Amino acid sequence: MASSSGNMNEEEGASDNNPGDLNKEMNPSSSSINDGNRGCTCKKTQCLKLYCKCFNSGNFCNDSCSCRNCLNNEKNKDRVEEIKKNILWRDPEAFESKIGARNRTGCHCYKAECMKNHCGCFRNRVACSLICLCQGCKNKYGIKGSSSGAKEQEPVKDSNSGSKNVETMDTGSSSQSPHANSSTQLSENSDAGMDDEMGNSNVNNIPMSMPSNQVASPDYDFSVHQNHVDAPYYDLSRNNITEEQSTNLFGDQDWQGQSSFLSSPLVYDDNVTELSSIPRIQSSQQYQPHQSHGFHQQVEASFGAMTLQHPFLRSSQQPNNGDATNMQLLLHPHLHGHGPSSTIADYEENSYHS
DNA sequence: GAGTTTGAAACT
DNA sequence: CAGTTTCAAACTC
Repeated sequence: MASSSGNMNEEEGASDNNPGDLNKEMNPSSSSINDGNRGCTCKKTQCLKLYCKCFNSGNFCNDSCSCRNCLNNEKNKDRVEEIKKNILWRDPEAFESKIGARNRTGCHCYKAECMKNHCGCFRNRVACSLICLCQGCKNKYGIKGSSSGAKEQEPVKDSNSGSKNVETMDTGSSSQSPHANSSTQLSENSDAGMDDEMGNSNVNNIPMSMPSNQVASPDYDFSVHQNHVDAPYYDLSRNNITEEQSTNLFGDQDWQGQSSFLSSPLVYDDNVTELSSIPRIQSSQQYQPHQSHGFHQQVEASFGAMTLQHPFLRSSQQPNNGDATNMQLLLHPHLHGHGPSSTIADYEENSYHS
């Protein structure tokens, strides 16, 4: 992008790049989490920090951005990648999409009552959970600490997505919405999520009747927090995951063993209105294990020993140009054991299957 | 469009 | 790691 300063080593700030000059076509959907197609408006960070919604979401800035001195563009790709790498080193989940999954750390709202878009949970239309530190939570998608989860599932009005609204993820299967279903099941078992004496996580409480093409959101720590079961399920079909893949990755064994989840970064993305814009699984990639904070620790805490016996399927949103083939799935190694990294191939070769 | 509010990211 | 500062999005007027 940045037309002007072609040299990414140029001192940032020196340039007066207009992101719009670059990447206009690069990534038509490089919008933020949910604000339609508006780009970022960064002024000080050169769009190289997570403050920048484009950068944050793994996209280059584009024509719709009104940022200044932007370096988050194709032209500075190497630099962007380097910075990303650094950020990922600090926090491997940093670029994990916040779409379709609440912020990893939950929200911390103390004024907006989780009823405004300031709230990451509200913005992403998910219930607040016990990991949220919000005060006076009134999140209409579900307040934290609520045993019944979402207060109400009133249709989300979304001017952008229309019928592609996330609500379509719902099983729709009559009264058997995943929400109600899981909620019911777990509420009947107050020990949900607690490891039993065998060290097995009590995740079998996951409703096994859930549609085969759906999988619970990984960021929902339903094994610990009952209200999390109100999380919508990911709809694998929306990610072009074949049934076969789905079976491989999320077969019954996994459901019961609780090893793998799919983290879909786009499932709640209002901007995704066409299948073609949904990334496909293309390849696997090694990923450096980490010990830092983040989801893995939650998972470890949630599923205890079981988690450690299996790889963990994650996804990583790559900068893309609208081409739906850039998605890569990462099989994260669990925190301990099984070597440094895993790939989908490893997984499919069955190394981790039961 | 300017100014304010808000909460997350970054920093100390 | 808790507290503070910085930042940009969301919001209000």
